[in-house]
Amino acid sequence: MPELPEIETLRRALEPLLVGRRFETVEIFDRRLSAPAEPRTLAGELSGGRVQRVGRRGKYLLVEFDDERTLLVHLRMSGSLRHWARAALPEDPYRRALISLDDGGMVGYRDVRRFGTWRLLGPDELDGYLDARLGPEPLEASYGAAELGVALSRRRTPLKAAILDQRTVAGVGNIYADEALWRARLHPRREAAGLDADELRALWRGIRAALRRGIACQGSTLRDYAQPDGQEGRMQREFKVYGRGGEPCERCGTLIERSVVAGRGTWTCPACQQLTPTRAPVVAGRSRS
DNA sequence: AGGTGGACCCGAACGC
DNA sequence: TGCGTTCGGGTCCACC
Repeated sequence: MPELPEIETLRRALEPLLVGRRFETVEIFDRRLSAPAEPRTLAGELSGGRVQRVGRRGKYLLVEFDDERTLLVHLRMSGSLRHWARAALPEDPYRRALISLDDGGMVGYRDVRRFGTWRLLGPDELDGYLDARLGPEPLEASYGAAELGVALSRRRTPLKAAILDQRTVAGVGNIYADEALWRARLHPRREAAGLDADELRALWRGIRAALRRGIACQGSTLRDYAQPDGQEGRMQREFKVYGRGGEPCERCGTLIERSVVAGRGTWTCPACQQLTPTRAPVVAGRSRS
């Protein structure tokens, strides 16, 4: 499940491989990938383009060409990109596209479930397309808890559903939502607009910490995601709750539980993340300020 | 209008 | 063992 950390890892790896390179030929084998454009049309439009920059916005990888057009690649669930320096690429029944570069390198796009999308936009279309779908970048230095608070205000949906909404904050998916909520000690079913200032700040910190950790580990490999050289991420070893049902919470030892929130598998520590927090025990002789 | 649930897809995991 | 069924995940879209 590629989310922001996986896409950012991919971006960093592809940048030195693609910047300055020209797409010599492009083949697209799956019409779903290019839709609504025809595979042949998109492939033709991409052929000959020279890459100026490799960017990222939320879970979109942005390949910017020197004529200002941008290819938006969304891996959805099972997409991945591989690079080979020499054209000795292995057979792959799930390869959906293939790019040959002007230095002899090849880039293959693989997607078992065929949810991924490639879309080529002009400079006049790009910002509108992204801004209609995505909220702020959570790792930007300018991103603060107040901005998160505005996005959550007046929303009566469960907190986790709000975080998964890409317009609330860009790039957080099911894995990092659970990790962020555990870090913030917040129950995923809390009403999104119902957080106090301390809780909001904890959530803001939790989201950023979980994403940063993911990037530091070069993402998480569960089934399909891998880096362009085929190397797997390491973040899955560091999950605090995701997929860890029945294992002890590292903070308190309580067993992690699985439930369904917003239609998604959801893992929480039932002690650390309570829907109606029990009052902190009063210590005899003094009260908390 | 915001929230919810189904559709898309297909391998893996599960149940009998 | 082998078969059929269910599940999951991000996003869009129809529906309430």
